[in-house]
Amino acid sequence: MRKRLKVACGDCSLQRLCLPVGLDESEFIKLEKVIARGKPLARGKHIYFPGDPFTSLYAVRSGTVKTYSVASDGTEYVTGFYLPGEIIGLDALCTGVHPCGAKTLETSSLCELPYDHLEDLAERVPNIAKQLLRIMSQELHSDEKLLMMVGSQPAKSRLIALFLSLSTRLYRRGYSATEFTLSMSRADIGSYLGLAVETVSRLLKKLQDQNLIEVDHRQIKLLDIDRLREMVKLDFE
Amino acid sequence: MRKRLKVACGDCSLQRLCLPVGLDESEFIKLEKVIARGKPLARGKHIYFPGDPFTSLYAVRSGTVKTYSVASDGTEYVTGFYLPGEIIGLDALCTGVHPCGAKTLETSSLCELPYDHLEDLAERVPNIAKQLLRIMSQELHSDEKLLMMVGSQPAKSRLIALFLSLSTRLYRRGYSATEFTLSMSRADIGSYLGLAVETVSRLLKKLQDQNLIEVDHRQIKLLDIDRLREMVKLDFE
DNA sequence: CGTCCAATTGAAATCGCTCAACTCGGGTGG
DNA sequence: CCACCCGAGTTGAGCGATTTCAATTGGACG
Repeated sequence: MRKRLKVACGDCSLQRLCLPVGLDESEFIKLEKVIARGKPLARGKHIYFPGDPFTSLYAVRSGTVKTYSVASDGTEYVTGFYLPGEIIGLDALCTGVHPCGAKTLETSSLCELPYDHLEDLAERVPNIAKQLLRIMSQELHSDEKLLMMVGSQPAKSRLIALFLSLSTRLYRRGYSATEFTLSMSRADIGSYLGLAVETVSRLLKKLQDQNLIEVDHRQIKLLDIDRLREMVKLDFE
Repeated sequence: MRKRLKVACGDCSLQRLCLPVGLDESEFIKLEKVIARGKPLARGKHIYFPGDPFTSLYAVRSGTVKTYSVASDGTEYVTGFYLPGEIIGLDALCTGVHPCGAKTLETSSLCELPYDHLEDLAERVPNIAKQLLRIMSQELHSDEKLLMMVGSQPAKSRLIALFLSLSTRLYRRGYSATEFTLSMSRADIGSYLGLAVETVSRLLKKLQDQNLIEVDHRQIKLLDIDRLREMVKLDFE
């Protein structure tokens, strides 16, 4: 097996999806100096806890990360799933404190972007500031879409929408658009979509009975993407 | 009546809430040069339509604005309510197209921030880029909170949470924290919170019967903020 | 004074939740 | 290597919060 630990953005297959989008050679090099690559984290490890002081953003290099927040009664709510090339921690930038926690759903590696360095760099390299703004805008946009889903679509649409979202995001990263393994539990899915675990379970079965998907534990196969798309009024990323 | 049209951020009562936060004298002056102040728009007028090309951000100077998006079947979903000092259009920055439309809920004035100018300016004045990032992060954070509300809180909590949010935001702007008039219809509220209009109506009545609020058409009086707060597990801005 | 849209109210239907029991698979330790 | 155990996931039944449908009221405005 080849050496897996990428040493620079230049070697990383996520260049086109991650922060470096649109940077030229020299900007690229400057950015790399700021990035700290961590060794892989095991499944279930925290990257930061809710309430932790904000020091860095993190780019997911491999694996999957969930973010969650905790209500005053202690209940956990999943707020997002993050795939390689996606950035976490952006919601902490305004207060300096992480409103949500972040936790690996499988063995994952991350690139740490110390924010004070990044801020300095952004002053000298305007493209980096622009790219950061673009990424946040993207996130804002997808939150809006999720909000509409959760607010007004039936449970089945929400679940399908999540699968379609994962499908396109994985596809962009070079994986199959129709077959993937969920790294999150049914409970995580339910929490994210605002559904009870039992509902998620029942819907998976129903979708399978309708020959729309195939479910084997956490292995999912989308059998008819077009029909699935038609069933969702709102597409979300 | 005094002349109402503010000619500069320096004269504007929203300095401490709006984009100029944290800028010094000279930065301030540069920012002002970029801003185009529009004349008041009547109730129900569009600032931009969903699908419009993105050219400018807008700061609400007075009045209230709602943003909404449209599903493939034509249904409208309210995605946000914006008060003076708040910025709209941030979700368009990533694609260059407005995913949502924006519409006044009452007579409102806006400050236009042409984005290409703002981008140029941000290169020269790092504080402006920082402030933009902070505002987007803030927005991201409040979307997360709303998402949790809508995803997993009962209808009553959601409505209360909206009122509490409006209350604190209005208070910060120098208005009463306990008495305000809703500029949005019951339908807007329902759409925003993921509830049927009828449910909104019934809940208002119920809250009034419990002596928690007083409702007179669109006039709302919060009678017991503390108790209202206790009823909401998740506070949202 | 009539029209029209917003808001309210009531009754019935439904979707998804809760509670509870049960199954399955993976890991652990004897 | 097998038996056991435990958490994740599934399944069933009943319930309840919201929705939907339908009818009415009320205000605002021409």
